[in-house]
Amino acid sequence: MEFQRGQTIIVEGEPANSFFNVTSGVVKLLRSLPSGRIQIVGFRQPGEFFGIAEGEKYTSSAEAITCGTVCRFSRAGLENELRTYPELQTRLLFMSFKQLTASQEQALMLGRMTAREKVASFLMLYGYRSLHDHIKQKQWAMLPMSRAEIADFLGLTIETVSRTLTSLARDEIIAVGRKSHFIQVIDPAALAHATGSSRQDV
Amino acid sequence: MEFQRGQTIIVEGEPANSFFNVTSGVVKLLRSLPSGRIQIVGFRQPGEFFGIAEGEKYTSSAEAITCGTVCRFSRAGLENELRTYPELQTRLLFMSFKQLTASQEQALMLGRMTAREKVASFLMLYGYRSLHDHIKQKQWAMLPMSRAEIADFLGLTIETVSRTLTSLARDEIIAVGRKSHFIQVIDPAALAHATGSSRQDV
DNA sequence: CGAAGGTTTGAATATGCTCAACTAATGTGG
DNA sequence: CCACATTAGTTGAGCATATTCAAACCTTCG
Repeated sequence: MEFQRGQTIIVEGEPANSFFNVTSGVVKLLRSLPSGRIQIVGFRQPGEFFGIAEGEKYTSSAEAITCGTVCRFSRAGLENELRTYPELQTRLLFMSFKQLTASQEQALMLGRMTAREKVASFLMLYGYRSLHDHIKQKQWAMLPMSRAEIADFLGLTIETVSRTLTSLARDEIIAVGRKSHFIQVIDPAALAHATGSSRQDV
Repeated sequence: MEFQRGQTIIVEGEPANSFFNVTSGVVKLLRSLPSGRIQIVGFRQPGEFFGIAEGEKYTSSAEAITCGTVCRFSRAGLENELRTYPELQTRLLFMSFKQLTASQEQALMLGRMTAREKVASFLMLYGYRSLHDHIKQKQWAMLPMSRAEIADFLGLTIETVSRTLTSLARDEIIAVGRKSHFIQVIDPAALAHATGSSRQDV
């Protein structure tokens, strides 16, 4: 199943009939409030799954950040697969643990980090290797997500993300390309320090 | 394995040799920053597990909120159990999905809710049924966690949690007992409305 | 009773948000 | 290919929410 940038794949609250595995591209998972506020609760890259909930309804929506493809399983089909290939279940469990850890890491960021620490942490996660694999530049990393998506992931506003990136660039820790999706990490140690999570500081 | 209130069960960063299942009591999972800031990334009640990570080290610490007991499995022992009882793995996968959903719910709270919405959401989750099962009062719910723990779960300060509870009480949505761990929901509809997550408002 | 821990309340402050203007990049039709 | 519209991103000023620091309060426990 192919999708285009911005395309909605699943909608929060609808019957959870399918389960997806990303084969190419990047997908964002998000939850929203009636007032229109959005929180991105995770990104899914090739090899990662989404769309399974413990209940009968999806607990988050999924939208494509880049164009790409996903593999779609029906719920029943998946259960069948699991019965025939028990190692698949082990693999799924392992990936689920990984996603849980990532989600807890995000909770730490959201709850206890300053804007600068959040943005620095985000860049440590996504600012090095290009998620977009068909673009290969040595020094410059291509962030597939927009400023709005970074903001919705970090629990900030677009303006604060923009200001913080500018500030990190002014401090020569990173450089921002003319096309704003391109970012270069100039001083990795300083970036790690700016996250507030590295051990050797304080 | 028994534990007392406040007792540390596992420590973030140490080798992940064991896996735990809560049999009684309540446990908090937390991550911390070098600067001393704490974020609680989940609570674990009877029947729920913790302590498994995708890597070799624990990614969060665990501390007892109440006295209680946990069942401890060695990593190898668990792998054995899984091989002999495949349904156990299915059950574990299911619970893992549930924890992931809860963590994503928390991300929404942390990233996009106001202090009042956070506290109201917290009370919707934990303010009705007493987690402490040996205390049974009809109207009053007993919150096992302190103001500090609520604050560390919601990404707020103790003062803000306290002020917000006082405010909700002033609005006659809840009542706070003289023993501050006791809370009564007076107006459930108003509480739901105060979360900002209910559909019929806006 | 006095000490200790947890909680509440108050006043001033700071961090990030809102609103608004401006700039840069992208796309469209003539 | 250029003028113009459109969208995404940046920058600025003032403001609001939650924090910090400080003091008071209340329960519990020795």
